[in-house]
Amino acid sequence: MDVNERNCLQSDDQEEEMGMEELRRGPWTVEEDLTLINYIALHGEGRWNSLARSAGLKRTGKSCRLRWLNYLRPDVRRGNITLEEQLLILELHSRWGNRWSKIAQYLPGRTDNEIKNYWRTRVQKHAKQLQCDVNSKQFKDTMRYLWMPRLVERIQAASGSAASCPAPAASSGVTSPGGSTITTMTGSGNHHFDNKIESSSLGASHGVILENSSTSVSSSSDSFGAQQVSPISELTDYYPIPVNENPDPDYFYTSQGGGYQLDQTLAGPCEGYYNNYGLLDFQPTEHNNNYHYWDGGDASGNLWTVEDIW
DNA sequence: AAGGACTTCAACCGCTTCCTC
DNA sequence: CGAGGAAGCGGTTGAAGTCCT
Repeated sequence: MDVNERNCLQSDDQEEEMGMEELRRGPWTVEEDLTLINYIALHGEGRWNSLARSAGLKRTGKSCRLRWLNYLRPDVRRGNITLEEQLLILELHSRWGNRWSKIAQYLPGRTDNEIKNYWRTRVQKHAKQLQCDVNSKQFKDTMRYLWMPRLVERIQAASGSAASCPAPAASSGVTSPGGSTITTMTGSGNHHFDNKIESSSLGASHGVILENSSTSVSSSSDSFGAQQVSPISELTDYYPIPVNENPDPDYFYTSQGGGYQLDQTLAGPCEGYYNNYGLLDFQPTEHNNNYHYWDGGDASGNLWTVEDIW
């Protein structure tokens, strides 16, 4: 079907159902975009069905809403997904699965549709290459113990190479006792992140408990740049929004004995842009680190070669 | 240069949830 | 409290662009 055909009217029954004579489908024209933008500028968004009618658009309310949210909104961010965003997507998806809109809340300017497309076109493709299901433990472990640390490394490398540039105060990393944390700046446009991820939640949310940093740092983890988990008191300092003010009921943390275990400790979605992004601590340890699982195996080499695609 | 294969992403569809009366 | 409409969400499709042979 060509574009013209695709732009043709909906089927008779649909028209009847909608009670409209003609409804356009397919790609939006510049004129339609302008009509929608101007109408929303004057009247605001919402009530999409009546909006579509009032604006004289021969589109469904759904279509108008989608066009506005995914494309026309002024704060929609376009362009490549940055390394930091990739890392965040992987982390959030490991936590929430295909909750695209929820994930999108943590990536300012990105739409759920964009993230969903990214996941399907990039991540699922890699799962296919590895001949494993995207929901399989193998693939999740690969993500968690190979790709995500690799992304962190690359982010570090990128920020290191940019170290000659004066860093804004907001970008200063947080150093936990006896170790460093990874704090990176996004280099993308004017958008900055101030979103921190505490890595122990990675394990906690998936039944893989990473050891407390005080016991876990080993020389074997050099390749990942062993990072220490920050004490909770410091972690909460990172978050622009206090945990107990987070509107999302999914967020909570638990204390266990002398240590701690964060389970859902992401800063809530901010209404503006984050000032700074990045804190992922990966702590390979001798007995719970799946890094060793891959180490030296045939799969390891293959998987490492996959890194370039990120 | 041509055309087939592959990739990307805007848009649609159907289902679910929320809101209003 | 239930019905109906609106809005939101996730899955899927297919056109357009790019890559490869």
